[in-house]
Amino acid sequence: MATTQPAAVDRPATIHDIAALCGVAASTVSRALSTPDRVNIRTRQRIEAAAAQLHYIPNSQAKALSSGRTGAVGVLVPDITNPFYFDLIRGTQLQLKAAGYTQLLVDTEESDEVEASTLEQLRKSADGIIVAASRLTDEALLAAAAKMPLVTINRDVPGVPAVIIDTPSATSQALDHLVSLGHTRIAYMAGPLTSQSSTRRWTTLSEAAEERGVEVRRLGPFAPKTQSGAAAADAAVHSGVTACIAFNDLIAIGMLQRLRERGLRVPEDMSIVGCDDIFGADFCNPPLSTMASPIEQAGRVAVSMLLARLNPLAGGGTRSRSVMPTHLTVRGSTGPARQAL
Amino acid sequence: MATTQPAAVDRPATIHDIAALCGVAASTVSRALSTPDRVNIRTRQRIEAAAAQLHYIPNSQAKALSSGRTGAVGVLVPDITNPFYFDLIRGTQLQLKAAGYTQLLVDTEESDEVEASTLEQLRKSADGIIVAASRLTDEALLAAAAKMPLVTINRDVPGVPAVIIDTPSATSQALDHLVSLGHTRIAYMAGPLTSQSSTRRWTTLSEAAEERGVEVRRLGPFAPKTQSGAAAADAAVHSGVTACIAFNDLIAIGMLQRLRERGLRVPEDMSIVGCDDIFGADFCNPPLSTMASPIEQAGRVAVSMLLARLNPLAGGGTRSRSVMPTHLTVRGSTGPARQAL
DNA sequence: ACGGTAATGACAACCGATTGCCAAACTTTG
DNA sequence: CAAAGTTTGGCAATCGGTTGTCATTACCGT
Repeated sequence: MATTQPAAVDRPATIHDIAALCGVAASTVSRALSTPDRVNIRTRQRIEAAAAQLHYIPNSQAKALSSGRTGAVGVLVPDITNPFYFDLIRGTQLQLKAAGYTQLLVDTEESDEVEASTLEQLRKSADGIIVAASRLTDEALLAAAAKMPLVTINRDVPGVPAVIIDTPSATSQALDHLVSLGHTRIAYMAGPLTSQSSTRRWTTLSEAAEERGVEVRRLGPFAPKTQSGAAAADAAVHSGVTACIAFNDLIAIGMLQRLRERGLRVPEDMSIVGCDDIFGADFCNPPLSTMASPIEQAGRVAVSMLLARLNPLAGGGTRSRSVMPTHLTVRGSTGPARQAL
Repeated sequence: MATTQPAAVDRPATIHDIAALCGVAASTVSRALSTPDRVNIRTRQRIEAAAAQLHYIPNSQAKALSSGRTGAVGVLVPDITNPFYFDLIRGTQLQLKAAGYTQLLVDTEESDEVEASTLEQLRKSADGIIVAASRLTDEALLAAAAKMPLVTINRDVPGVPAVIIDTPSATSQALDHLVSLGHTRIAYMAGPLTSQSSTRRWTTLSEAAEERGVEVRRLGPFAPKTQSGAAAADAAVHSGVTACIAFNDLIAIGMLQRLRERGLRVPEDMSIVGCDDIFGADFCNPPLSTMASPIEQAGRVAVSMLLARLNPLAGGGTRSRSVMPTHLTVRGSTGPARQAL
């Protein structure tokens, strides 16, 4: 191969080019750019001028190799096409970019295996990881968190920093709302068995139901997709309930569609409550009553928590758990209970 | 700092560890793993066994630095929260993962500056780039494409490989549909001025309108968000048209909401056609007539085109332009024209 | 004016792989 | 059995930075 071409035209500039131009050593250039205080101000200015002139852009690969830090953070979501994650992703993206980090977004396809292998993969190519709605076991998450900085979203494992969206408390609100409308037979349309959110919500719900003396039965599990809504709707109708609390808005919206197909009216014949207040919840037909939360903010908070771990110097008590408030947003999909058959 | 710990417990294994364990040179390990043919089969098997035993995972940073290839592809979209891109992103992600590449997803925030700087940034950290709905000038895109492999989506610049979603032809279908319903005064609710899609669509539309002897006026521009739909709806009502073709579904859905607020009925008082058939178009109220296209497939094709350039060896004529078909999907938001005032 | 401390910048090792080159070992052939 | 050809695998340079070590210089107080 040809030797180093000093006059290479379009090759991106390196610190060596700058060093040659300024007549200093490459290490001096490195220091001038990363620890300006350790270099004479005049030298530094010459170097900065040369860097600008050569359009120098540091090679992140090389930087990562020698410093051990990649400047990237992995963000794992179970399903990119689920609108719930849009705002989350935007939140992480904005916060990461603001801090000079790159976001590596990966869709784990609702699979614990993909999630585990991605985690292993990212161990070297990212400084830290944010895992949303993990499908892994507590042990696996704990082990992963021991190997590298990791923050979960909507997954509470002792010892692993987490941002929790407090849907359980909103679930109680939803139940109260339905009870106040006269509903006494209510169904919870469960999400994936491996979803901790779904489990937590069901626990809260069944306890709350007992306190209030109403019947709540669990149906499902259903995949968190609109297509699953059809099966959910049929199951709900068959079970004889007058109101449903769905694991998330996708299922709820799917139910809305199916009920309409079957000629049932919402909310007259069946009330539906969703969860997440995703894109579409406000303009579906009827508009969906749902549990809303600051999702984008959850993403930002997760990033902040992670970065606090990566750069401990920047002070501030390192929170290891943050709970995002959730509230019920009532729209048109909930109404007074139909008279009992 | 401490010297290299030969007995470091939890440090990820390197090829040197493998080499030491097998009693060969590191380069042999490298060859055994990347060009197995160049190594004795027995040696290779020993190395593979050792690699498995040590849970060896190649360091992608180091690989990138020495080989010049990063194994990553940048995907730039103007707005992650726009559902249109969900399927696109999923398409690119799946195809990239299948080929062993990592996806670097970046939201350029509808800004040409962010887009340009991201492009420059990615020049070193990605092997190639896919740019969806670029806001850059033709010149800038051409220059970027000259520096590194790049494929655009929905942006036609001579000399730059592209995947084009053929909305113009669908626009004609939409116009025919509206004309057949008796509409003669129609509006096009334009998207961003820097969007080539919007411009192309308007050109096609105004020509088609002339052929058919109907009036189509251009309103806008409107930002591609549901919030802009309110302004769009008001403008449409004020202009006295009976039907609208919107730049995309977000605007169309926003219009639906606004018209409802103002007490106007769709489609009785106003017909609306959207574009993209995004998540939500089928369950809004009324369901939206829109121009649908295989978006996920567009993402896959873009990746295939890019990878064909990255690995020219894998044969196959390298297409530099691919057009995705689009068709009109009629739902409830279009109907017979209201009688002229 | 001199010893001492601080500031400065050059040298070189290093991060973990890839890869050109070459020598040793082995196989084939005359 | 030797010459020629083919594998095989080791050495060392390289990618583009970071960082520890150390020599040099400048500035300080006395």
